[in-house]
Amino acid sequence: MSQSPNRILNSLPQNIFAAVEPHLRIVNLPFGDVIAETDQCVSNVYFPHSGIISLVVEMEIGDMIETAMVGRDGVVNATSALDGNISLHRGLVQAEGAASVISPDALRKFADEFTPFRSILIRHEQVPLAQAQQSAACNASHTMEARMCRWLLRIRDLTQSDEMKLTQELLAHMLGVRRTSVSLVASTLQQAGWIKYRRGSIQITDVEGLRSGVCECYEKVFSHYERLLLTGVT
Amino acid sequence: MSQSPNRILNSLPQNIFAAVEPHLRIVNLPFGDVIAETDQCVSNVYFPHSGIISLVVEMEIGDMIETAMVGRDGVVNATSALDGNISLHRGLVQAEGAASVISPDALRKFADEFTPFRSILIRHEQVPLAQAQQSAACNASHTMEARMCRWLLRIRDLTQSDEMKLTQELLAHMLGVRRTSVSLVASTLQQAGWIKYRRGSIQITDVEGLRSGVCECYEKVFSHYERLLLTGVT
DNA sequence: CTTTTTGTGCTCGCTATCGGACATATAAGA
DNA sequence: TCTTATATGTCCGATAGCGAGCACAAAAAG
Repeated sequence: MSQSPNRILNSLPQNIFAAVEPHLRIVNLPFGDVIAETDQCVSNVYFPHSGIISLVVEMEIGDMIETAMVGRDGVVNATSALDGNISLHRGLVQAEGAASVISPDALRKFADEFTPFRSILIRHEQVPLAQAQQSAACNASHTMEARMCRWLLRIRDLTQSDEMKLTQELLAHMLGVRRTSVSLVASTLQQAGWIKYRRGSIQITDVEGLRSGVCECYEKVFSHYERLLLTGVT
Repeated sequence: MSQSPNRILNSLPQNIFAAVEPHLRIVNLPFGDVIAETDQCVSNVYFPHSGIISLVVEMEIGDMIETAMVGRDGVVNATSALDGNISLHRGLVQAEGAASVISPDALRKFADEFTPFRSILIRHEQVPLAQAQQSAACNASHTMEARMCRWLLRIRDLTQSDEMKLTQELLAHMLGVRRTSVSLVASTLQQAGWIKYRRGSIQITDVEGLRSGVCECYEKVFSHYERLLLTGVT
């Protein structure tokens, strides 16, 4: 049985979900929407059903560097909502989808009331931390090509789809590199037969190929993720 | 009045601190000690009194890239201890000092019992997240020189001292660059009169100089820090 | 005091990526 | 259908940082 497409909500004990559900509403996440802004008050907490939210940090030169991705296994803004209520990052809809939404006040109330709910929120907040840390390390030592492979594979994992909508320019901004570099690497990957791209979209044609080009960071983030998700609710 | 040199413990209401205190013990943090290891069980939660803990991610090539620093304003391993009990990073003593230590079990018990305690722990966990995110962005787009200035200034802020003990090799590992690059930049900074270094130690001689060479990330981390610290306990 | 270890200085060719500019192709709008 | 905006291809010189190696100096160890 499935309570919710979002895995966090879905893993809640029935009685807790029943209490929370009346306070949830379902919204669309259109591509490009900004659902959280750095240093701004958090107005909603999102439990994605589908699609991807990229957590990005904006730089003075105009880049918006991605530090983590959240899909239906995660939640956006939860701990900010639990204390402080100020978002640390911009939340950008990277792949369109839908989400269950709750207000920070309601979330706080339920988190205080139900220990298992609180517990699972705290655990999931470790996922973006693990991702941001790995990204910091990855950006410091791996090549653009490896990082781009990682990015493509991760999008694929979260959307369960081999096709993704994005421009090379956007990707360049998120990886913190020139568009020309993305263009170069993209054409290399395409020549290797790993991807195909058209104006505004990229299709993965050889997953194993991409896996052979990716750095250790892909696997590390994946395994942190698995471990944090699979552990039972306390 | 001061309950503890650690600012988190110090900000606790008297009755809560009184309850927690019997479970704290004070330990030394000798330079180079590893107080937490990636993917390992958390055996202790540390509330530093002095010194610095660097949170690092180990890479296959041997680098240990720093993603955040924690001093007497923070805590190490707290949320891992609250749920899951597995550390996401290595915790390395970067500047010697001392800390109050508590077991994960005891921490969990008090966090469940006292809402303000829980609240302050959750809030502080956002500090390493903010730092890791900024590091990810910084590593992706700023020069080594800017990053090195940032690193030196941050160490200075946390230790309240202009002199720090470290080798260029260690610094290279943490910034994810070659030692030769550190050597090069260090000599540039020295020629500019901003620092002086000897075998195994660096001394800051011109803070304003370093400030002029640092990137926006220094200020951003600082202000997140301030905001999260200054907000009163809920 | 001597030996060994370790931290730093320096060189050099090399590669990835920058930064800027311009041409072209494609999709979307009129 | 034609036009326009935008995404991509591509060229080029410049530069930051790599990677490897070796010499030297200062500690530390004996």
